[in-house]
Amino acid sequence: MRPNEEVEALLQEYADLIAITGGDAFKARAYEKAARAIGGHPVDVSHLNAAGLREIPGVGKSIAEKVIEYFRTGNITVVEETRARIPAGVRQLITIPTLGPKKAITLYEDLHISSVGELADAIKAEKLRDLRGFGKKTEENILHGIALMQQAGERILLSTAMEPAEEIVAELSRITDCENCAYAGSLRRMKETIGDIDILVAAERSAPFMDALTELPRTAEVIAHGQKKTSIRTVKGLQVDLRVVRPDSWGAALQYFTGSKAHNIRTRTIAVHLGLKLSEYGLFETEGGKRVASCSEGEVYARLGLPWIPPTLREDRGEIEAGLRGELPDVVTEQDIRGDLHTHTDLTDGLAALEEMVAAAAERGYTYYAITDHAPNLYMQRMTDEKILAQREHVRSLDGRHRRMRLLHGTELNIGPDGEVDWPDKFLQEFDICVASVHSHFNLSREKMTRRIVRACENPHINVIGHPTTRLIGKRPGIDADLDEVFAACARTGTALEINAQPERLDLSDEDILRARSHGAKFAIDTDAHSILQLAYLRYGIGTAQRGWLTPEDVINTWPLGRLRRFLRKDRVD
DNA sequence: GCCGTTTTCGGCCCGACTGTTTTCAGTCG
Repeated sequence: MRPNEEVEALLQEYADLIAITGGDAFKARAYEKAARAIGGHPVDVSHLNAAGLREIPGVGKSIAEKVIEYFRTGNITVVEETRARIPAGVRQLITIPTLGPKKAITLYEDLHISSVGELADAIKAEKLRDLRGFGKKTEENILHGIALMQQAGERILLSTAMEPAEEIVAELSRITDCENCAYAGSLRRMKETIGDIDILVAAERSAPFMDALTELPRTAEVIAHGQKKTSIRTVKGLQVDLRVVRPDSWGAALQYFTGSKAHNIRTRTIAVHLGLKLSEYGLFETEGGKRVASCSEGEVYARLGLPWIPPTLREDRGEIEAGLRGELPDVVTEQDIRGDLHTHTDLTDGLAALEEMVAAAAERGYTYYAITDHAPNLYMQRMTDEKILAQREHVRSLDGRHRRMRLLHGTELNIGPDGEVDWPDKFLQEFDICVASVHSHFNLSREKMTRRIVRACENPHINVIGHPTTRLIGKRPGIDADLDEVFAACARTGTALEINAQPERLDLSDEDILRARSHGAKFAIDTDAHSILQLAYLRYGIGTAQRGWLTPEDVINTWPLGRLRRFLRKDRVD
């Protein structure tokens, strides 16, 4: 974990604890704000002194001192003291949707509940009914929230697994005689949630790698330590399985451990029909056991009569058949993306200033970049006509500063319950691009919700439907709408569907993308970045798009600017 | 706790929705 993220987690924890203990709400918010700012700060805060820290917005004397204390001693005294008063399980309670700090402290003080499990038991024993502020509906909501969390199960977000996985791969790759090292499993397939991390090494001797894994600083517990497989649990509770194979088995092993299980069943069945046997050690002739392929994945697939299949497609969703016919899609890659079409600045809830975001975008080599801050109806962002017009002037003045990159000025509109948006047509037509998203009224009837989004599509100024289902993975299900009708409306009206790359959204999801694509809809893979670092979330959007079988042709922000601009005009004749 | 200044205090993102309550507290975006 980056030092910045360690501090972010610690300050956020302290903010939660302040809220739970009934401390000053503004103080809690100050810590939250500082946590976010430090987490999104591009400079490593462990290298900063007090003056440097205080240049970060939201960080003052007190928080700067705490950060310094953390890097000097490994912890922050006041946080430790507060932890001693409030068990970690109580803080866990506020991760349940609809349950906040006030209810959590009531549960702890009145019923001594300090874990999600105890809470579920107490509800079943009807112990909550007597508490002030709790009722039948509260019980139902909490149980529903717990169920949602458990549905995501022990699985964690893709991004949460990616970081330790890449670090471990880098660490093991440094060991002498490491011929190859990669993560496999659902992580390599870029599934939206990950159960555990599978790491594969190709080397003649396994012991140095097995030992290295058990000795990593992030290793908290060794679950198994053997010749072929070692499993550990990280300090964050994440299980990592390491397998070391001989270099000549690399391809077969990587194929095997990447999965999915359903995909592997298909490849093994094909092997059987060819008189072959496929295992993690190689592809062998059934008669006599001669090895016919194993060094690379490509070799293994080729011997099965298949092209190499991108890991993101390996779900047995037709990739085998397509491969056999030679019709695998040429899936979109990060290099195909010419620009980000949904990003924020500190004019609303972003962390970085316009110039900083633009410079970071140019650094990524984009040829265009859209700034789309929130519109007025998201009241807490306090957008006004004056502010957005001033921003437009600023954007225009910056356009051209980075030679190869053009700037688009846009906004993220709010789709109201009837499909209306923040500004009238006359105002909207002056934007280069309008993203429109649902941010409220999540519980309309299916009919109303469908009509609402279809109406937004029919708005001649709305170009992209942002995070179309508004789901939050493990926290909130998507809205109830007839998605087929929505997707058809998008295709009909020339409105793109967003693939929002925020790791907790990944919205549309891979399966929704497959459905939308069959309607002929187009897509925009956007980061919705609220900081410079979040521009790098693009990779998760790309992975999801690949899992939805998208090619560059399907994705409007792979197109050259001229073609993109024609798309953004819809069929208007202003 | 931070910040800005109408510069050392007083405001801080504001409003809607929900469920419990009987006038409002808690949660969320």
